[in-house]
Amino acid sequence: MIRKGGAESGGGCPEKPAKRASAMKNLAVEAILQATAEVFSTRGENASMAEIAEVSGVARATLYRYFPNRERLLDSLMESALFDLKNGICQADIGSVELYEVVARFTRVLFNLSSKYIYLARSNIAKERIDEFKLAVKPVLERFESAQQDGLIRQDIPADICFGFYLGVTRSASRMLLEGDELLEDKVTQVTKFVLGALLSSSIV
Amino acid sequence: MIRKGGAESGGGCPEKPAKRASAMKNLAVEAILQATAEVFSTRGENASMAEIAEVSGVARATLYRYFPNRERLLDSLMESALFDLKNGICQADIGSVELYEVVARFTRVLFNLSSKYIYLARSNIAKERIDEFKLAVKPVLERFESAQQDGLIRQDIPADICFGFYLGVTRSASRMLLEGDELLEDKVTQVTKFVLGALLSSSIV
Amino acid sequence: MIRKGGAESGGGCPEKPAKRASAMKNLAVEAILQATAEVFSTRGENASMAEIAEVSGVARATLYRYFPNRERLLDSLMESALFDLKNGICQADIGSVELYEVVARFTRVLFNLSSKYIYLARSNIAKERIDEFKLAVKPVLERFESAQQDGLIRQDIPADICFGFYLGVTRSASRMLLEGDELLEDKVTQVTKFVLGALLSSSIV
Amino acid sequence: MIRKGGAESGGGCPEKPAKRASAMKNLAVEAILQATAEVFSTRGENASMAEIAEVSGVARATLYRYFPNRERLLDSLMESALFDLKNGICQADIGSVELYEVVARFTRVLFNLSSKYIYLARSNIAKERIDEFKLAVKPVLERFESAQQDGLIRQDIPADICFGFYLGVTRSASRMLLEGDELLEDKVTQVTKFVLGALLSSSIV
DNA sequence: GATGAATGAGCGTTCATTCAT
DNA sequence: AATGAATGAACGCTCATTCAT
Repeated sequence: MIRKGGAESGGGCPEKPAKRASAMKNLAVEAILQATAEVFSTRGENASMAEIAEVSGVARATLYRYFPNRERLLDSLMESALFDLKNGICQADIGSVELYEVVARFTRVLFNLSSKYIYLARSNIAKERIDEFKLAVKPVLERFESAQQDGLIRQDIPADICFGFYLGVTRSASRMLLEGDELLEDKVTQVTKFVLGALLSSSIV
Repeated sequence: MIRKGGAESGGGCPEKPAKRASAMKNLAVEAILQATAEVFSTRGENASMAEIAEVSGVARATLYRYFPNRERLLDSLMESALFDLKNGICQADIGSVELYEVVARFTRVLFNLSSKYIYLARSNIAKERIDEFKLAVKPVLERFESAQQDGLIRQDIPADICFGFYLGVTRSASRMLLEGDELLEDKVTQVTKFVLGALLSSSIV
Repeated sequence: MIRKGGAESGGGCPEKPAKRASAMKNLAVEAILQATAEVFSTRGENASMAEIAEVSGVARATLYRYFPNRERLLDSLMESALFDLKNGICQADIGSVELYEVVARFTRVLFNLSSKYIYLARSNIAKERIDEFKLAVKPVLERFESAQQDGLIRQDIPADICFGFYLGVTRSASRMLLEGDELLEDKVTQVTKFVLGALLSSSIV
Repeated sequence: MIRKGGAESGGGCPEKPAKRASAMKNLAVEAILQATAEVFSTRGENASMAEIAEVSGVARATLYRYFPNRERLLDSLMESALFDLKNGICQADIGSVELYEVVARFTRVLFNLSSKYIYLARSNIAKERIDEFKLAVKPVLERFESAQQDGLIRQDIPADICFGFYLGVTRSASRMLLEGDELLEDKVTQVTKFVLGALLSSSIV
């Protein structure tokens, strides 16, 4: 494992600048998206535009200057979450660290998405976006798969199922973080240990 | 282990008759609740009363003969889910089997709630109901705690956190069941193995 | 001119019963349409649904029980006006009376449409409906054309142009009727004399 | 008929300079009004300020530098139309030509108002402006009345009614001009012949 | 008891209008 | 002087809820 890119952290994340250009086009947009994610994570996805506007600190009509309609706002939020996710994974340099660190870093990425992750995890991702999600987490899933092929982790549960279970764990953990006042890193450790334990377990159990 | 309770089926589940009285007041009620759970699991929690009525096979106005308003319908669904959960746990005889079986049985109970469990797991449980939920799953959590105290499972993660993570796994698994065509028992096995692996893992990892 | 159908007056109006079935499906519908026509004739076509509802004597939401949206309400009004027009023309037995009577009767039909006619005349008829309108008034236009071919009326202005001018006269007259308190029959006579004068005038003028 | 006024072009039109002062205050104003008239004639009177601004070639906010609000813009358009009308009638020297020419010239004036006339004819003229309109067309109406008194035209229909009918004809004709590609002068001739025919017709018809 | 019809309240959206630059 | 950004008010429409049969 002689990769060094990790140091510059994401030197090989080509999609970053391009995407950022559109994502950071406007600070207000990002602020609204963040507010939306927070409202959704607390009041559920059927929160009204009025609530979003209020938390965003703008008038209801102003929302529509930035997003032509509710659907597009939601989709933009999803897009933003996916972008952050993709970017986070890329910067995490998943490919060049051992499995424990893979899980730790990916978990950290998800937690840093904060309420955006809750939205991502809770909402029924649109058909078009679901592939985008799968593509984004592919580096992690691939590590699961190769580890399984190499006999490093259990083989009695398909890697993608394990990954799905793992996501379930992160979801629960993310909720705990949002609701409680635990430290993010502590929760990362807990999740990582839990999941690694599950993965490393021999199938004898 | 000479338990006999199985015959009387939950003879030691004192809360059952009382609850049943209110929950089974009407067969139509149960049918509507089941329909509601199914609609919610597919179309999301903001499905309209019209959709619920249609799937229930009654007129929209008839819904209101059984549930004075939407909120009460949702609460009744939650109540029903909690009742089924409590009942299922009681019948599962969690207290008298080994840990692997505890997880397997509890997982099976959750899966058998089917769409009701998705609703239970997805919705932000109301403050009053949250204690009821905790009470219902207490037998399982207690097994986790005692196993931890006995040094049978890992001790580096609090038992309640482990239980929370476990619930996250079941949630993901439940979604897989609803969306795919896998066998329930296979999924039970996968979840159980995964979670047991996580629990049994020594903290050396 | 040996037609006899005139006596039974509209015995040969086959589209009547069929259309009526759908048009009279509901009395409320007809009442709403009438109210809509009246509101439009006074407050203009951009009157709000609230105004229409108020004049109709129903709640705003009730409008939507009968018409799924504003566009369909307007189209239904147009449809109703065209139906009444077609029916009126049919019953007027335009084909079997002399030209003076043709104009008189058609004018009367238009006036009896009252505010519906104002809507018909003022609104930009949708592309699909415009052919329907032309088809409805075809019997009258044909009388103009045949009269022109027979040399009974002036030939220096195309018949369809004359007919268009005639409609302009009726439109002005209809407004006068709605705004003033003149007798309908007096206005019919005025319009008929005016138009007949225009049509019969030799091109020497 | 040794008219001379033509040269000084409306020398006897006293209200012109005064009005011009306010109406020509700004060239942009006139451009916006013309654009407004065109938008209204095609998209209907409920065209949005955005559409008007776009066709006018200015930003939406700029409209408000010239017209404090929509109502005043509409009123200014009406004022402008009435001014053009008054001016056109004055220049047409209605008082000193024979009736045929009166109708021809007035018709021409209306057609030259083009889309402004459509707005004038279609909109429900405000109470205050209606008298102004009547005053503007008074020269023409007076010619109708005197011709009637002199027995030159039919007497069985009041002159003002005839004039109203005549306006209806011009309205239809104006629409034809806007929608088709006929020559303005041909349409003037058609209208004039039609109306003169109607007016000259003996009441024997 | 069950239902079609009616409605009040509220949502998403638009648009005329204002503000700050 | 001109404009992009912001917003209040209102509109079209939906939906939970009630009423009358």
